[in-house]
Amino acid sequence: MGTITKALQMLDFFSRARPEIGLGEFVRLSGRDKATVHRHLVELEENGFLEQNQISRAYRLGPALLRLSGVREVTNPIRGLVRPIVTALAEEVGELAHFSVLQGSALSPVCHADPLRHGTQVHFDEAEILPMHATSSGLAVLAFADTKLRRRVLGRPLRPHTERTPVDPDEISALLDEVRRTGLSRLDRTYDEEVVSQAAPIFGATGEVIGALSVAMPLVRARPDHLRSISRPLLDAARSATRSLGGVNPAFASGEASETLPAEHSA
Amino acid sequence: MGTITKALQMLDFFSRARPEIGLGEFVRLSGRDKATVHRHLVELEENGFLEQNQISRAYRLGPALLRLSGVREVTNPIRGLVRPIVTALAEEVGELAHFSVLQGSALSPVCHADPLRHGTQVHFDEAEILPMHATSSGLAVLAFADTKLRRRVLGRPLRPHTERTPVDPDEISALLDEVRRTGLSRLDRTYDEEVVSQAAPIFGATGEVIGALSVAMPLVRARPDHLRSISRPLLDAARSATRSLGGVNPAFASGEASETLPAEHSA
DNA sequence: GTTGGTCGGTTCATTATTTGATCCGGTGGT
DNA sequence: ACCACCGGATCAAATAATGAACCGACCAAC
Repeated sequence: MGTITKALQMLDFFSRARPEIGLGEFVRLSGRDKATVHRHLVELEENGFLEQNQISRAYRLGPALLRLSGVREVTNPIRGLVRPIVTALAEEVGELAHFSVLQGSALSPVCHADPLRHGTQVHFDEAEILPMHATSSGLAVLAFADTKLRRRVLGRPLRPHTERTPVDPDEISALLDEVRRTGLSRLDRTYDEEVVSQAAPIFGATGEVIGALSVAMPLVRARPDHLRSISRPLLDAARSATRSLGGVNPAFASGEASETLPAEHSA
Repeated sequence: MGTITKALQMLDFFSRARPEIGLGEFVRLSGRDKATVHRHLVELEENGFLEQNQISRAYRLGPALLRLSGVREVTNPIRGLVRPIVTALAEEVGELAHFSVLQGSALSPVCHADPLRHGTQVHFDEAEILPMHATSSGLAVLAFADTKLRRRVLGRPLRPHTERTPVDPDEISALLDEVRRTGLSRLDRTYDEEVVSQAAPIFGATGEVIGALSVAMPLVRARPDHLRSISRPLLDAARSATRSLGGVNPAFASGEASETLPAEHSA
């Protein structure tokens, strides 16, 4: 692993629950030597990717991220375009919705919205990178990804996040066939013990899959009719998102298969 | 210079005007070897800081920046708090306003607003890192920074951006005294040939300076009375921003000096 | 169709940088 | 006074970065 990657991985330890991290904690989290970690942190800080709390000496994410994300949004405004769609979807179905984009062999959250209409909510942390095989968004993307990516993801041993996480490549391939047939992926407690979710793929300008739109809810609310009532708004929102981003749905979605909603198969 | 810094600097070549950059252009811009640059780009891409246009093979800023800036805004919502103040200030004075924060020995833009009320506008690119010595924001920060930072900035040879850019440390020190007296910095064509600007410092929780709020306008509109009419709203907005961010103005601003607006001294 | 320029990307021996055990001095809590 | 932890510095050993040369693909001109 290159030095650059090691340094950049330091940034992934931050989350809503962990907004500031000290040197010692970085060492514990990364398992690397203190001197190494310290040098990496200093270099990240010199470039504005981290900044130090002057009193506690702990590090937090730096201003360069704001600057660069601003540039990206100006030239390629994914978040700005998708956020209203995500918010509207969340309002319509009354559950947490989120949009994530493909990043390497995983998914990177872009935005989410929770209407907070119930006593229990799904915990969603935008800092967390989502695995492909254990999330409905991941399967929605994987189903329409090119074979190279699919092989790359399924070729490695897959980590079970819960007892129900699919880790057998053949089992996943079967799920992917289903997703391709219906245009929608549904998973039940495969990433979080208490969460059921469904997702639909989003496509780019050349018909390649670039991410997924997803709705997640606590297990206690996952009654079949409630799940079914969400599929149609989710698919509509996904098509709208693809259109907003200047993308085109590939052949499958031109009318036929996507009209047939999936039958229940677990939950 | 460490490998990490070299790689991260690749990201700084992006701007509104240059949203996608190919390998060859990176080589030209950075002056480094092609193989080296390519490896750095690949590693940045693997971590989501860049992504590649699948057809042109050019690189653009990646999704990880959205994810991380989102985390920063949730835990430390500078942009969200300051944006309304910047927008309101720009509306009130009818000119471009922007807020930038201290990053190392320079300033990193956080947000800007332009009411677009005139035929000519100041060009402002959020991707550009602003130098301390040539911008009104920079002098506003420098005037209230600790001596270590001041020495670091003034100790190096300073690049003249225009004929009028102050590059002599003694000359700058005199300007800083003026800024401390008035709580406001004013500069005339020191960064851009056609732009006049003024700025006020913003402070953090321990009274340390963290950034500056600034208003800039084209030279043709920089009449003394127009400039004067902007100073009061700018100072008010700056105080409001410091308060919103949970900061405290250090001694100077408690009433006396800041009430006296600066006399014209050039323009 | 051949040529010459450009593009992104790869190779591999040489070299320079990163690495980590260890030490240091300061600070805050007990 | 003590301990634990912090950020920071040192230096030989190990590892990773480097860059000249190379490759195939593409494009436009002749």
